[in-house]
Amino acid sequence: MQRHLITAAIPYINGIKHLGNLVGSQLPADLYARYQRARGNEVLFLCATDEHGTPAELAAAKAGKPVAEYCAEMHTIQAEIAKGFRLSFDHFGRSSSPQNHALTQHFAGRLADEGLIREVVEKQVYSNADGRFLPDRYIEGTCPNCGYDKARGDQCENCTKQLDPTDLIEPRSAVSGSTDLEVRETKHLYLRQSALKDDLDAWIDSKTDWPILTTSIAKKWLHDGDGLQDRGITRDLDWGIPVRRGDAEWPGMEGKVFYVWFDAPIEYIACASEWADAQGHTDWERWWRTDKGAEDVRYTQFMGKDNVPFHTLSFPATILGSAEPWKMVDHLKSFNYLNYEGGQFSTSQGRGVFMDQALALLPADYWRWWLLSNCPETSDTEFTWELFQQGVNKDLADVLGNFASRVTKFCRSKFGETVPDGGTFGPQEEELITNLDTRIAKYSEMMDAMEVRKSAQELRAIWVAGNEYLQAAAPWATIKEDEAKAAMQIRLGLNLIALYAVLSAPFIPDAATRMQDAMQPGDTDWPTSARAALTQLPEGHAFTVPDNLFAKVTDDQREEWTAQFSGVRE
RNA sequence: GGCGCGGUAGCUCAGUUGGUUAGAGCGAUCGACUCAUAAUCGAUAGGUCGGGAGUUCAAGUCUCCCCCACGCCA
Repeated sequence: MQRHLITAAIPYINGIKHLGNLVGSQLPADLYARYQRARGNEVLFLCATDEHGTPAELAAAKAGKPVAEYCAEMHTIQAEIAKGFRLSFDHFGRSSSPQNHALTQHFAGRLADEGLIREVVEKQVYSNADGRFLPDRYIEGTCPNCGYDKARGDQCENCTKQLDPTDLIEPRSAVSGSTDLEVRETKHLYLRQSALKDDLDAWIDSKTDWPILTTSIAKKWLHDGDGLQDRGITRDLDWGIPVRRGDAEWPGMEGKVFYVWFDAPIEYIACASEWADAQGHTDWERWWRTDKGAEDVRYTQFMGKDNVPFHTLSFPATILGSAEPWKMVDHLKSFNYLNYEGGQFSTSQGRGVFMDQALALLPADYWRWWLLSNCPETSDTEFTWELFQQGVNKDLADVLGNFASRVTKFCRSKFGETVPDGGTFGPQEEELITNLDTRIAKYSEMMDAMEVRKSAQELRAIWVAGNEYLQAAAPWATIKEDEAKAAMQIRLGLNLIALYAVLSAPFIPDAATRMQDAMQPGDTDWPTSARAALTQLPEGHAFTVPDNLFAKVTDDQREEWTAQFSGVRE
């Protein structure tokens, strides 16, 4: 039995994510987790909310709530939506957890002990009215280059010129609009990533099976310009993990917190600790410490391409730098972007379909199937309502749903709601078995390789194989000449439904459950032989005719939704 | 501006280290069937693989230039 540690990129707390975010990490991670569990492997599938940082503080302020309260509420909302999409996390944690506080402080202490932390005194803009330091992008003013009056302190959106906050003419706080700003000196900790560059480089080089997208991004950051730069890991904020050196105070760093990018990936580890606590045991290091049982763990991360630098460089730098035997990622599956009706999905602009909205329209399976079977694996891909409608109607309603419907209803009308007996397999059935054995092997191979779209293609082909068989066998014609043969044919059809339930479960778990409820198979293990799978329902076994598994998306719905989601949210 | 990923049938996408007549699904057209959610099954049509030059016996696949779209620039 293999052991799989699987993490999906942790979503930021300040709002509900859109379908592009979902398909880029959580959904394919869930597909893989469900598949590995179905294969009988041990799986720990973790995700969490990323809760620290200025955007969270500002979102809380906008909502008129204390930031801790705001984060707690948003975490609950995101957890509910995750459940709605049937994301089968073993634990959905929080980067603000006590476990992550302790672990983040531990890592910082270790890095300092290894000589990989340096202290830097730098100048930052302080807003007296807001009573806080302002990150560069929260300072607005007039661009000295083009005169645009809403340029941000890091860059002018109008002329794209890189800026320093002190370049701005008439700078003001983007938080309060106050112009009562001053430049203050403040001390911060920097992680000496540059010292780890060669180690990281060698580590990336050893990952020959990673997607090109992943390694090319990592290599670019390692070698571009002056190479990998040291990064600040602390901030002058209230909301975050207090800077401590392990268990000890960090002199001179009082009142400061770790920067969100530093503590967020550590939550992948802390989340396992949270999971163990929630399970009532302490046995989580066997997933994360190679000296404590994680030697045989295979660790896979899922994320969108924008997250690749953090997962290939920043987080590994933290782990390598600690000089402790933490588990490093084995495979990193990254995704491109999903576009929406010719443009981008955008959280900030409220463009596209958000996770809560999607679930209000249709059950999770519709979204899971379409998004996974069209996921942006090798290039950006396009979501349009027309493509969505065509895809789910054809694949789910017509090919799979209708198959279950025609088989069960035909059986009910001719033989009743029990598996009919009589007849034996002939050439057509043998051909189907051979075909299915090949296709199931291919499907499993693609799932093992995390080839999401190709897996979906194979699964669909397996569904189609059932219709092909039925069309050729034509039990509705056979029954007029040879009732026993028709019984055998439809018995095979009923077994196919039970087989489809098992094979389809990673993609469409709810429909799979309904197929199983209808067929009541004794065995729901992953099939090793099509012949065994297609003879498992005993003759005389009772079943029920399920309601249609999938209703079609109508043209009226499509038009309504296209219009409803043409603008921006809120 | 620099860098990165792409530009393959009407649409969405596959095309391994260059090698026989470039593939899939959808959509379209025609046919078969009538058990089923007017579903299914079969067949057909559709591409000078963004443009140009080059390397090679052979290029969607390598090199160079150009055009277009998208992304990143700590």
